[in-house]
Amino acid sequence: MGPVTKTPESDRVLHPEAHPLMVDDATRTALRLWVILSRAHAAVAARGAADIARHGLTLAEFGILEALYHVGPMLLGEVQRRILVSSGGITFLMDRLVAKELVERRCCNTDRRARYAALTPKGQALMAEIFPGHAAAITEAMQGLTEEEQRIAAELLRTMGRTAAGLAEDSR
Amino acid sequence: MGPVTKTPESDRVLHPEAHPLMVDDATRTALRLWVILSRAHAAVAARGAADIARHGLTLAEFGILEALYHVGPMLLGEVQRRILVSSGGITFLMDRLVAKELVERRCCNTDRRARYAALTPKGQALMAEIFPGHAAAITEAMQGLTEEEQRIAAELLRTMGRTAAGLAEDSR
DNA sequence: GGAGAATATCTTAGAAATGAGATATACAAC
DNA sequence: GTTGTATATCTCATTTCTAAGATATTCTCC
Repeated sequence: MGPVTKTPESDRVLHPEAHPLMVDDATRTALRLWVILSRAHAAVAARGAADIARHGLTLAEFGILEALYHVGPMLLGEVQRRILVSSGGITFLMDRLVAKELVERRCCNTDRRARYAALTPKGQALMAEIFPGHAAAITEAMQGLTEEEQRIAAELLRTMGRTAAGLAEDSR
Repeated sequence: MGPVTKTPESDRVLHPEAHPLMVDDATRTALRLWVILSRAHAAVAARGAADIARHGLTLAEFGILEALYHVGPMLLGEVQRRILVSSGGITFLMDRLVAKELVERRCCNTDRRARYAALTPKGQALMAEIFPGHAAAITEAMQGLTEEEQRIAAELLRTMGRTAAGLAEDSR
């Protein structure tokens, strides 16, 4: 037989677009979902942040205000877990909201290490003013899906989130 | 008729848990999906970041490496739009990857303003080593859903993301 | 009731990212 | 060609956030 012109290794390196095709189907599906999930989240977050920025707030600050608005006074640790920031982050954000006179710290009678975060009257008034508009902005961003599709998506994502969060716990 | 004891305004303010029930059904569904989407994203991102941190990389750095690994050399602007960072951010991240000798900048012959980002051999080797493990970690994080459910979720989120991104464009 | 482990928040240094503007180049219309 | 506008990247000041450790308090178990 004559000499065989074999595809050199370097060719595979130079055409790595082919790479995703080399992983199995389950992995390809999962990675695709991860990319799409990231983009969808970023798009809605950008829309929400733009809305909130008009009132001089960041999404994280708004997250605290919203939690206090809907649940009432909460321990700082509870707020921290709810909006997913570090312990230093919650202190930083609280300091700023206190400086803006939207939130106040209250001491906890049963545990002197702990503190409550609570809306001031000014914070209450601000949320009453801007929450409906923000809710409308988020709702508008979701209008690509019907209400039924939104419920299906929520159910699937809730399951996914729980599984992923559980795995993260294990590795602690 | 006898006197009517009307619920005072202050009561509504003091029991704001009731507030979400005051918005219409479509808004409640959308807000619920937004919260669940955020948590699912955060959980998977945390899992991915933990995996990547073992190799001394951040998710954003890995995003650049992955793009170059799969697509080949790209203009910085393309990379920037793909991984969703600011123009300053892409310069910052590239500088660091260049310092680690994983990526290099190449000039563009047809446009002297532009530059390509490309993996170095060291970067290629690193990605070949760590990408499969990372893909497995993401896939594992998604295992709460069957492959079919993942496809359904991806389809829904793709539609949602497009709509939300389109709205963001409009307000530019 | 005392020692040690656990917990809640705060402090600090610095990492990560943004946004406005600077610079250089390209393109379009005249 | 020249002028004006758009584009690609970079610079720099600032904002946002984290991680590690400090401090104060509580809980557990003997």
